[in-house]
Amino acid sequence: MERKRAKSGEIRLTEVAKLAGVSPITASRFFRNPEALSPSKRERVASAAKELGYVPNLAARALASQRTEVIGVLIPSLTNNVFSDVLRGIYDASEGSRYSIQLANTRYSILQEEQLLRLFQAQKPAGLIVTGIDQTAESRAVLEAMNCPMVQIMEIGPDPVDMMVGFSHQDAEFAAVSHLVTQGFQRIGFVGAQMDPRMQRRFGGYRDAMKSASLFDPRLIMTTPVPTSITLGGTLFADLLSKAPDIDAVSCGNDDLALGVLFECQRRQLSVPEDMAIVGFNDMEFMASAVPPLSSVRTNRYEMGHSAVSMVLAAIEGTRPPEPVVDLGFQLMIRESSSPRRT
Amino acid sequence: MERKRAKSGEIRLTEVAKLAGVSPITASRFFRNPEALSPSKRERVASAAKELGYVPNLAARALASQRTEVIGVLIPSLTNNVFSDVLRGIYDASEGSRYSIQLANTRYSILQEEQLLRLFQAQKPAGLIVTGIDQTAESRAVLEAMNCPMVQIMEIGPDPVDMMVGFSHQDAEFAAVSHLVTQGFQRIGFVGAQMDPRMQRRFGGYRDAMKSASLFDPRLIMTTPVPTSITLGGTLFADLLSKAPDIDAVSCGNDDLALGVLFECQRRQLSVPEDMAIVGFNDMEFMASAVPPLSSVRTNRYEMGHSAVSMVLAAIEGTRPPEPVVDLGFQLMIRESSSPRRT
DNA sequence: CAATCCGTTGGTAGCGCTGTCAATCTTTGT
DNA sequence: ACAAAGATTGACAGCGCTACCAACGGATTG
Repeated sequence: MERKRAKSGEIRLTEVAKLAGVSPITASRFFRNPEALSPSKRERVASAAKELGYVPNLAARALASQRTEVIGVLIPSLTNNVFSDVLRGIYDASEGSRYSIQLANTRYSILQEEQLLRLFQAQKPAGLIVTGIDQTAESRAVLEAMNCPMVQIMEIGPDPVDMMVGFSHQDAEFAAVSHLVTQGFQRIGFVGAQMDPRMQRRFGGYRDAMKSASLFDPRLIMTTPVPTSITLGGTLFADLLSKAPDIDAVSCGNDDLALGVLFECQRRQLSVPEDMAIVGFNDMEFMASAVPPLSSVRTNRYEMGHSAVSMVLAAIEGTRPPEPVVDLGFQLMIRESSSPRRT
Repeated sequence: MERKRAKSGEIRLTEVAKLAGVSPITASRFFRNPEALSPSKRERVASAAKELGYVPNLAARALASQRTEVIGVLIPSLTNNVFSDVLRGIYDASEGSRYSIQLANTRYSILQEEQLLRLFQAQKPAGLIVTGIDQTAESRAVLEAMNCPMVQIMEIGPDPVDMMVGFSHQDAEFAAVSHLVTQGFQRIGFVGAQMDPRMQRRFGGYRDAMKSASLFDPRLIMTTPVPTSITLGGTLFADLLSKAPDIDAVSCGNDDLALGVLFECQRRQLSVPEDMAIVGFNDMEFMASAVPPLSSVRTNRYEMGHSAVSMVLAAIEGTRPPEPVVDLGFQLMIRESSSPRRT
């Protein structure tokens, strides 16, 4: 008879309120700020909700309150282990807060990023974490229009959209290569894959360090746009060796490549570091346990994710950091694979 | 004057409809099913939306339509590389569909899982993907009440909540250990970490294989609840060696542990496979490029994620698979690290 | 030529919750 | 004892969108 639409059949707040003998709005408050209720009502609503198995409808809540309790996170890859540490920090920091994480994967595509950003825009997240500082003009416009706290992570640079947590990839790689120079190596190769903006800046650090030591030679460089992997490290190193057989050290754009280089050395009976020094980037867990232990640049990935979320949460509460850009720095981890050259 | 609440200031569908000269409902249809409009109106709504920069309000849509376009995914870890392949499959399969992925991380905690499931319940996802088959009774009750297509991944077993895609960890490990037995190894150790249900079932496969070859000896086993890592593989192997110095092979619960064992062998000048055979589990990318190449059990992780999403999408459209449980199997990848024993 | 069908369009009435303000009941200070 | 301040509670009116039905026009059919 009725032409009204079918109700969902789920328990609603009104039912809970009725059973508890309070008004719907009081029941609503119970779920958002229990302290505001008198103990007796609080008790009654709690037991009514439990008895009925009430689950709040987030869509209705979001529509009525004009906000959500979601923090959007945009990262370029789930396969690259670097991000799993960042994500761990992100999830750990969000733990205990009422915000939940909504993860989206751009696959290193700026178009994908634009699209996902628009999806986030439709969802009105309470905060946003995006990777890198190379958004398209379009993406940046969306970000600026979003009107929620936002942190760019992994890198630092001028002109943050809102806040930033990261470090200078260029400086870090510069330090790594300078270390090799100091150790007495001269023909230092560079191996890089997946030449995303951060890898490119690392390459910039390599180039600057080599140039300032007057050791730069384009034949020492081997890069590819192909996604990084341990196997690829071996392949690139083999290619590099045939192009420049006289190299005495390799600086790798990341640790996976470095491990691949180590394996390739083992395969060719090149001893590390006597015949070939190796330095990686990121200081993944396995670098210290490889044989020989591999030098690397430690980056504070977990902290990066953690503080990005902390900053967003604080900003939601109205507390802004003294400086919008936070530099987490890096540490050179010197191990056997880059021991001084014996002449 | 008015005590009405402030409007959000965003462009609404009504504004778009007005500019396009159509009714709101027609504009609404444009965004959900453009084919239903006549070409002229379609054009008008499209340009109006573009001109105003309209972004649909997903909360309002979800509330009115009683459904969302989100597929929830529950996995136990973002750090364990095994899941990054599964996730790649999941994201790839959802690409192009209008559904987006909402990822949640249980950190191997069944309590966390229950809580996240309740969060999903409040969000009314269109589909759900959960890891493993060991949900608590409580979680299972929530899952069954969710009334959306659902796939349990990573394992197979009787009594799926709805659908399943996976393989038998026990059979796979049984095959790996039987392979070592066939190769002539006798004192085969087992190294395991993070003893989650899947690791435990793999251990079960080891135990059965050893028993059926009459080689089982509890001293050959070294496990820990600590999260897995490459370094840990070395530590556990060292512990195992001191407990059972006569072992001639190790079956590792996963590939990270296997690589750690290889490094520890290199450190101790044990040659692989002459002094010590190694078999891993999962066949990660690096296994083939290690020196020597490491044997492993290939598991179809990407396919698992991919078909889980495909099955959910098909089920949303009303097409159910002929069998609710899909066994993706495994392949033994035999490499140099488990070459036959020379006597 | 009326009857029927299909494709397209619009009107109405919510979806389930919360912001806003007002009303009521306590507590506190003088 | 009385006013002022604070703590609780409730009524009302939407938030922006879509389900549901109805209506309209043109094409097709007997």
